[in-house]
Amino acid sequence: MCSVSEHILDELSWRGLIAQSTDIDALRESLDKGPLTLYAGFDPTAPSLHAGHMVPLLLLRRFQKAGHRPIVLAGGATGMIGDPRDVGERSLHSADVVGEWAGRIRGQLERFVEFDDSPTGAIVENNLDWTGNLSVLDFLRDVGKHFSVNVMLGRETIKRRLDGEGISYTEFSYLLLQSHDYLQLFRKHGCSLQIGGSDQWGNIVGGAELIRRTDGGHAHALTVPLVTDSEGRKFGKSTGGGNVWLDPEMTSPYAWYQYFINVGDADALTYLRMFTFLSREEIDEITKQTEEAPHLRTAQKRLAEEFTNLVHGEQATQQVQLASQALFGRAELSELDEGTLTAALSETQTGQVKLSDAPTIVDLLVSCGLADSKGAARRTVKEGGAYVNNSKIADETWSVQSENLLHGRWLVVRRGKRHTAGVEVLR
RNA sequence: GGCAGGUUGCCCGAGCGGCCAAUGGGAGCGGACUGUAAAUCCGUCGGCUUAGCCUUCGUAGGUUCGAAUCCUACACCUGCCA
Repeated sequence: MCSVSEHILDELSWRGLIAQSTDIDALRESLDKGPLTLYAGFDPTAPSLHAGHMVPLLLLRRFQKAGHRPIVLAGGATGMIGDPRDVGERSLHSADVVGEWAGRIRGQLERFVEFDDSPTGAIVENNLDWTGNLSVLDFLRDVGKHFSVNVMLGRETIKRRLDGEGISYTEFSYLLLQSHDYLQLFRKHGCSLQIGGSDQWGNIVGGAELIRRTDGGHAHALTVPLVTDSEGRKFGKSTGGGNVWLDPEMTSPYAWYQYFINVGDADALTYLRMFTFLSREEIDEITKQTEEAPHLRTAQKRLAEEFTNLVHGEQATQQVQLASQALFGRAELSELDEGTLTAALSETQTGQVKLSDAPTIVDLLVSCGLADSKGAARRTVKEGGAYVNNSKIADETWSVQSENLLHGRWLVVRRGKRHTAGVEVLR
């Protein structure tokens, strides 16, 4: 760990975790006065959080370690409305769906902060608790009255939406709901700092402003940069195009690990600072090694290990590391003992075929999910990207023979350089 | 409620009666190079029992030998007016 004496704000600064802040000196003063209560909200827009959510979530944990009290907020109410985004109006999900997602997300949030009776023990909230029964009239009079539409229209996202396809009153109101959350938490828990992604800046400041107007209180805002890769693409899109999810059912620990071991050099060091708790000294050392011997991929390996550890635990991390070594290592697959091979393959996607069906390479690729359709599988073979047990298969009529089987039942199927899966062959 | 414009494949966007499974760009995928990196170059990019067939251009009908392209109704979006 880094030296205890380093101020949390200085740490966040070298980690590249500060995008914008209201009066930073005032915040520093407040933090120095003792435990400060802060919060970050997470809307249930899907059944799981994804890798990008980890930045603010881990930030809460960093503050907790530095002696402050975090509140994790599941957006059961705000998730019903939808934060406006540039691409256009969201489609609403039913209350049941949002409720279920909020519950799942809440469970994930709870894993990254510590709960105890101390002044820094974490708190979990769901904004549906104070928004669900709020009457429209109360809302419009007590909250709405403090917001100027003129100012709201000046916000970047709103302007873009007005220039484009427009925006519903529902989404336009989102700012008021989130601002109201901040006010509620300020009153209930004395929460005086809200953190979030830089796209949340307007919403956070809106809340601080509301607190000042209604209660004359002083509240802070702090945002973290939106995580993108070195190309400026939004972070967390897996190679398959979808998100990298925390839920192991949606993104397996193996896939999670593989995603991070594959990030570019330029991103690995940045991610190491943002997604791990490694000290500045350790990261400096890794940086040095990466510069001297980039082909060793020290940064990527460490990042994948640390981050998988954090999200999926040590045991899962060891398993996926062993699996990765077995499947990407230099060793001949036939030299792996049955236990190692079975363990390695069970971390990946797997499929089943029957030997009596005389499955072809195309069938294998489809059965384990490495190809979405037979057409895609044939294309892969034609492109020279199909492998069985590390041997390239260029003939799409190639079919499984019993002597191909490893330990009498396994085939290691690969698509391209880095997509590996197991197929179990039943006799 | 009235008038005008729009709805195309993962996204953006051409097409405006046959040569359209549909130009182009982006993303994705595969190959070469390397380091399970970046950049670059090449290829690919609806499905199938693949010289053919099937389903796609908001939804449902219609005109036509033939429609993403024309007509009608409906839905949704945008703008202006009330």
